[in-house]
Amino acid sequence: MASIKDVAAAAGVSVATVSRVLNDHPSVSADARTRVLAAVDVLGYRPNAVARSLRTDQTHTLGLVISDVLNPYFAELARSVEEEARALGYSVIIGNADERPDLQDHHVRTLLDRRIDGLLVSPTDGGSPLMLDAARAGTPMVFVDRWIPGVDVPVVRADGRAAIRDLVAHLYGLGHRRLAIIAGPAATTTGSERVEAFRAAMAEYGLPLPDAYTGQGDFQAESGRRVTEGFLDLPEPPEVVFAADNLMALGALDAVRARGLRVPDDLALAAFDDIPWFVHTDPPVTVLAQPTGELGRAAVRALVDRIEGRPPESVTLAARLVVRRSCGEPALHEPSPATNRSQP
Amino acid sequence: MASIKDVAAAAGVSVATVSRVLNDHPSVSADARTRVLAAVDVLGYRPNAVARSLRTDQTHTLGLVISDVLNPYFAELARSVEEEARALGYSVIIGNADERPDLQDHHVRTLLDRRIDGLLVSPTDGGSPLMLDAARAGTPMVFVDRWIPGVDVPVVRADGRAAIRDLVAHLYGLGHRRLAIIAGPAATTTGSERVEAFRAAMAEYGLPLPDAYTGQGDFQAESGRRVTEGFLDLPEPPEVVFAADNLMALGALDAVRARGLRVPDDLALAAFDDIPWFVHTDPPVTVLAQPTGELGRAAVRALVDRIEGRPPESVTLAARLVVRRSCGEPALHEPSPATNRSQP
DNA sequence: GACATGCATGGAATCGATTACATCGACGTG
DNA sequence: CACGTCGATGTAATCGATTCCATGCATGTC
Repeated sequence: MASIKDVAAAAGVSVATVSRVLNDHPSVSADARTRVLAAVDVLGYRPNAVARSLRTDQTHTLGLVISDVLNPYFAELARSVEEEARALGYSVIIGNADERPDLQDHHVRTLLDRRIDGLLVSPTDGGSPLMLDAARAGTPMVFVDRWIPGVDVPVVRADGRAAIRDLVAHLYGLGHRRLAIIAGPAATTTGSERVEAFRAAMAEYGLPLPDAYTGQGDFQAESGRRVTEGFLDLPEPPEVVFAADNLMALGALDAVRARGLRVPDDLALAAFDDIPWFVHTDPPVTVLAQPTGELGRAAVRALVDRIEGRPPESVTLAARLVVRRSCGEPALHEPSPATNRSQP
Repeated sequence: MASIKDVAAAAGVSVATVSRVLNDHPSVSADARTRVLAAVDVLGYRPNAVARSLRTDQTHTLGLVISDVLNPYFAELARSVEEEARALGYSVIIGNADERPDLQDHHVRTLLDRRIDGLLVSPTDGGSPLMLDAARAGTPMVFVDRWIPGVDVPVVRADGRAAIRDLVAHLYGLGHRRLAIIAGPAATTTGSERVEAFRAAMAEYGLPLPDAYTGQGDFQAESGRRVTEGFLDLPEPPEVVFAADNLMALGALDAVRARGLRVPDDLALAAFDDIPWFVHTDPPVTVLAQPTGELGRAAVRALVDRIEGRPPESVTLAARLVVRRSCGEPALHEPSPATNRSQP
């Protein structure tokens, strides 16, 4: 592969001049510029990003460590992140943690070794020493979706509290009183927060959330299945299950179907995260939708601000309730922006 | 960030010795090794992968350019690729082309600039000059899922012909005679091959595939919707629609639902690619499932063989028919490995 | 005891870029 | 006409690693 030396030789100039042409340095004669560009063209020369990065100490690359690519929510997040980063002149390297702290660490380490300019993380756990050290050492970092409390890193996320209150109001309005939740890992903020918000909203209606009705999942479909089976085995099963992410909702759907039961007649279902498939499930699933694309874009902007020396901003956007048919009330048709909040 | 020089100074040795310790070179005294490792530990030193790559001309990184991350099929492919690559000591940088040739080129260019060791591509088109040049110039490359005919690059893919024959047999057995297809872009092999195989299989049953029954899609949901609407507007609409990928099937489902019609009563549906959601759509969708994970792993193995100087092998795996309820015959329960092939 | 052998180690070149500094010629000004 | 200024260019240092080569020392052999 041709190097800058080959170009210099072909154009009859020094490597410095070639570099100047390539970086639009002003003081290069028109003649030299022409000859260099011609040589670049003839040789099919492309600058070696590795060498350039070593010298400039910038890679123009962001790392993105997500919890699970197979989760359509994170796939969409990844897509929007890459899109915005590209618009700002950065590339993105994605690390998929599969909800495993060890894999998350592996990717963080690899990304740091590559000297990425900044890191976008959706932590799968309370924070490994590695990540905390990196943050403390000054690696530009932004948390997205999930975060780690007590760490001085900007957070870009959706606040589900209001939407969860809307959901509980909706369920209460439909006559449901026994509500259960399939929670995510307690170590994740989205895992614990959603339970808390759910419990608080239920309290507003004088409803308890017994331990038997809070199942522990791990954001994967299998755990949704397992927890739902547990619910169905109870002497008095819940009337509604709220899954804290879309994959656990899928698992819940599996469990209900496997018993020959029906949603919502035997068990109603609602989920966090909206994805295109939920419109076509049997029945269509009532969800709390996050502004996923906007989340990804805002996270990239915050991170690039930080990298380029501007003060980064934490951003919190609102999730919103999208009523479909899985909780009992038939929605007339899509889209249904039903978000009527009624206090008790 | 500490460099190898800092480690050398802290350990009281030269950088050469530090490098030897780090690379398990045999001739290093136990004493020196201990001191170096201690210094590494104290300083929290991590080798700079950028510098290492520049010197060794290896990045231990593979590029993967896929057509669309939002497509669960490709998300799963990406995941299995990363998994196998990690097992073999490589990292993966994913480029998402969103089915756009210009984006594909952007990512190929960026990956080559980074001097990745090899490239895994699922081309969105007939092949840009950039990619063809790279292949000709000797960049280790392997095509996965889709490929470009006439280019000397190993291909790892699923052969859908047999499964498509099974599908047509299944449809014929259910009494369907008017079969339509939503094809992918003709520039992609998976786009054109699936149509050809479908046409050929129908011919075995003496069924024609009129132009009016071959819709042109682009592997995105919206095109599936548009084409399906066209089918439904025909004086004599088809009885079955076969979508060449899962997203177009989703679009078809949308179109049917929007008209207040039902699958399979008003229009039966089958799709290429199996994804977990298809079990829970209304109705569950009959599909041709690819061994996606195995595809990704085989592609990585072929590419790494090529990179490390072993002869790479093209691999073709079989897709298989998974019968569910979207074509009319109720499957008893999952899993249903119904693959009975009956010749006419 | 002289010399070959081999291990441990350090010095320095190298990868491919960027960039500070030096140089040189042309030009404008007093 | 002498000198300062400025634009264009080249030389060389530098980034952080790897690795060739030379050196020094200990050991073994005759």
